[in-house]
Amino acid sequence: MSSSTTDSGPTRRPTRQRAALAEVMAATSEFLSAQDLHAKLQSRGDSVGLATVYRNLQAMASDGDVDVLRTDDGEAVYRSCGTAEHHHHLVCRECGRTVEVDGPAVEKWAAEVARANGFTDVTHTIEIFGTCTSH
Amino acid sequence: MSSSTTDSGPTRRPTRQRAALAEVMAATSEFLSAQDLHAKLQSRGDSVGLATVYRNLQAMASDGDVDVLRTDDGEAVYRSCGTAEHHHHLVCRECGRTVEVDGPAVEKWAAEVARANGFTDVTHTIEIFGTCTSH
DNA sequence: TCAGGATTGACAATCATTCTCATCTGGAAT
DNA sequence: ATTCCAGATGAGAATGATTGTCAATCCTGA
Ligand SMILES: [Zn+2]
Ligand SMILES: [Zn+2]
Ligand SMILES: [Zn+2]
Ligand SMILES: [Zn+2]
Repeated sequence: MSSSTTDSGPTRRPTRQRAALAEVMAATSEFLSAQDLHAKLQSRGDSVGLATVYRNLQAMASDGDVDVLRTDDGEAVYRSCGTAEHHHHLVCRECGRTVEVDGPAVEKWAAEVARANGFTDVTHTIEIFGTCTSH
Repeated sequence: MSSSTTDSGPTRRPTRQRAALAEVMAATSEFLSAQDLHAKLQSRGDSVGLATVYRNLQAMASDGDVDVLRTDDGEAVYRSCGTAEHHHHLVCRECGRTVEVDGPAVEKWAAEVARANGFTDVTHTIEIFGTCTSH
């Protein structure tokens, strides 16, 4: 019996490509696009296919290892945050500097609004943008 | 220098195309993509170029006449809401049914979080998704 | 009425993201 | 160590939403 019923997700083998990607992401604090990360890998000497970068970012995101958000023009950007806990972001639209924030009150508010309207399976998107002190 | 509240804004001439688009939007309550709206116009007999639909939606959005948000896959969807006041949305991911909501506490929280971190020119994005009662 | 800028539309061009599929590789079994 | 094979990769094609082009057309103010 090689089947494991407790397995939470698809098998995921370690590869040099994903390791390099994870490394680059760990070394960065801003939200970057798949293309940005691909370029960063290139300049570091790690050759990784663009499709592979996309695939791994998706995998990491669905595993909760990275956070994703959409820029104003719809581009997906990724960031490996300091915590796996649910949280949100305060992002500088000039330099990309990002602060991880949380707000129990907001979480409650969102849940309550949904409940009051009979909605279930609730999720939410909350991001704050601004210009940080260095501008 | 972007638009201020006292700015008269760019001249905007009335056209049959924009009128038709506004009409269709006023008759709809869900968030729809530019392509959806273009199709809807077609089936109504109003011939409007796709590019024109995109241009007008952008104009209407920047005029604050319609709200825009991004679906999970990055597609922009538009909706003409019942109020011009700042508000957010509770959207059913099954049928698109949308409820306009507001939360003074959340607005304050966002502003405070930003201020506490020295961010200025603050804006935020808040959307709640769920499954409504009819599912 | 008339000129000139705003608007439109058909279609090309972008461009991020996904798909294809032949090839490669990690690791479990032998 | 060698074999086996499903997961993983990569090069490039394909997709699809959005934007750019530019000549023709429409408003509007003089
Ligand atoms: Zn985060
Ligand atoms: Zn939250
Ligand atoms: Zn709205
Ligand atoms: Zn708000």
